[in-house]
Amino acid sequence: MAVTIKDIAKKAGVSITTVSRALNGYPDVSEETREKIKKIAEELNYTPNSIARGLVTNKTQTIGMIVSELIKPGVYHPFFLEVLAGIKAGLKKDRYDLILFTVDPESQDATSYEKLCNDRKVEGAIVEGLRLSDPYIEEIKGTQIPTVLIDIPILTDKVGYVSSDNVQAAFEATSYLIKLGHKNIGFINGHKDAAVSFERLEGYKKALEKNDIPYREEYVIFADFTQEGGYNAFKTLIFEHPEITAIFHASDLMAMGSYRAAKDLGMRIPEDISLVGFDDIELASLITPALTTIRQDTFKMGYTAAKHLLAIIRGEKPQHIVIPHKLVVRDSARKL
Amino acid sequence: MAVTIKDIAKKAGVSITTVSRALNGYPDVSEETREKIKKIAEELNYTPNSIARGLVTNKTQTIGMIVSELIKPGVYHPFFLEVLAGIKAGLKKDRYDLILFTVDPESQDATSYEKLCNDRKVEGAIVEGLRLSDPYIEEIKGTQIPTVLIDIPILTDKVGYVSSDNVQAAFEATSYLIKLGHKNIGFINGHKDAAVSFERLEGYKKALEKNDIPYREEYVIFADFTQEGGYNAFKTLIFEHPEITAIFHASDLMAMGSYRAAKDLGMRIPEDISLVGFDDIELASLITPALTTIRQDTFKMGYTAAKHLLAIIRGEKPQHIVIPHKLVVRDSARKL
DNA sequence: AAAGTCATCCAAAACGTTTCGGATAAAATC
DNA sequence: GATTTTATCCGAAACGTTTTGGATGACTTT
Repeated sequence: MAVTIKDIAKKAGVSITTVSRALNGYPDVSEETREKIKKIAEELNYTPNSIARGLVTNKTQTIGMIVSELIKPGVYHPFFLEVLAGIKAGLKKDRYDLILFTVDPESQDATSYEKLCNDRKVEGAIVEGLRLSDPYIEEIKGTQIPTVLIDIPILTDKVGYVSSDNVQAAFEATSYLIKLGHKNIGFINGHKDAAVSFERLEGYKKALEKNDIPYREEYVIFADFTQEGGYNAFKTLIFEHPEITAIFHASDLMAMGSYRAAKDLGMRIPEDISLVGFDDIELASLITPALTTIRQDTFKMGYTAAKHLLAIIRGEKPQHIVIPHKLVVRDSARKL
Repeated sequence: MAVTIKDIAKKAGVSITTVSRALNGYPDVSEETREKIKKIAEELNYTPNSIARGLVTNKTQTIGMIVSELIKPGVYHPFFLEVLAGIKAGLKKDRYDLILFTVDPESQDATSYEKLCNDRKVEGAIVEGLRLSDPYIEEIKGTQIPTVLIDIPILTDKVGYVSSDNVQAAFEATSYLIKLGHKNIGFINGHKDAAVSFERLEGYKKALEKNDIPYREEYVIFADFTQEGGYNAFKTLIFEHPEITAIFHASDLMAMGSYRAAKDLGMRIPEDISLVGFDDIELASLITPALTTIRQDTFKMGYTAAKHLLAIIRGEKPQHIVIPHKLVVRDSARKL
């Protein structure tokens, strides 16, 4: 059907070896024949069969992206899209393609991480959105497949990761509230199945400590990153600790829940309660009052993850790469 | 390196033919040897080399997803993620994998649609987010590659499409405003490079007509689906036609722009102006007042697109498949 | 003139499967 | 007992590349 190297060889009156070498830029073919071959290939509208090539070279020019629970009612990956765009951009120059795997932990037909990658012969994988309890995590710790994780700290001789400096970011957010005069600061955290939750908690604690504010465990609620979770956590926090004047959230989505809860309770933001989020999703700037939050450069996270993965594939040493964040001050927190 | 069919053959003392046929469920191998082979394959942790298989069968079990301008500052695909999740779900049973292509129209290295697909040997493709002026559109009209488009009406013997009934949806949204007593209804439409814009305009006109309200061209502004576009369009509309009491938007994002513009102008929603959107993005229910809008079942669109594509690959006839929508009434439009 | 160098080319093997067209022996049929 | 059928197996070709290890002849060097 499709035109092959053989057709070109016949038409050009040379061997298929020569065609292959001509097209791939090897030096041992004269400019004259190279030009001829190229011209014929062009005419015949030849495209190399990547499958055949892959079979012999054992390279596929594909990397896998593995993401868990792409969408789940109520939960969604606020910045999956940007990370994805970043990855695509990072892969572009090296002409790698991306094959997308979604895994859901509850699924029966759960294939192992290695099997998933080997089946499709991806040369490496980028992993995002796995819970710490996911069985893949353990597997990845021992894998020989080049892997880059996003927001999951694992570092071996084949796997690296990129993330924001969550400790520092949470530290800054909390410090900001403290600087505004708040002393009773709640923290609506993510679930305990995410590494970032612990890091952000650490940053929160650090900020309190540095300002001689005692850490109170009751002020911290582990929600689940969702809006609904934020909604409930807010109410609990406010009912049980009405002295709280500010709340830091481990995600903007949860902050949105707090907005709703505050409205239900007749509380005004920021007059009655100051809120700070984390992520800077699109929503954050659109809602009223606009949400003060930590912006993560998610495009860059994806881009960097891709670049780093290619480096690992080339044999470089995996690292932990930190992507800069930024506190974006808007209108949801006020001076006390 | 990896264990092959040959290793199994040797260990089982049979030919590679028999191993292949045993593993693939052919009838001409005794249950006894089949079991033995299966056991050995299991022991050796054999995974078939999909590349080698692909080379001989000329099937890759992959379909491509082609999306343009995945993210662009300010523009984003509000429901790309859900469509994607739907596609993944639709592909799951048939064990097809998804390879993601992003194209940007301005790019120099623009390969043709056919080349893109052929390079990777995808068996079919789902296309989303192309502008009508994109050169791919013309190419797709003539392609022999099984293709399903989302929201782009092209129907040939190899390409079908899925979409909402945009005419009807716009008709319903506009009729709803009319029923509330509005007569001077503006329409902030998308750009002219999208088929849905014309369909929604048609629905808008139909509703006016049916209710004997004259169509006024000045009431319609073609924005670009973005928030910024909505913001500007709202101001223009309100300045030039202060008699307008309601505005229908071709996207929620543009409605968000109107929210902002209204706020800037000191207008209250819905007291001073009634707004209706289109899409029902997450934001719509979170914002205050919650936005009345048309919900598209985007997950289902993706799911249906995938299923239909598989059908086309199997040889079935391409169709136009309509996905049901729904008017979601919230708080952004009031009775006059 | 012999030996070495260089530029240019090619035959054949290899990658790991699937599949076509038998081969073999046992069982069934006449 | 000869023939046909059936169940079970296998050798070899094929898919479209890349790559190895030369081969060939012309040109240089001694």
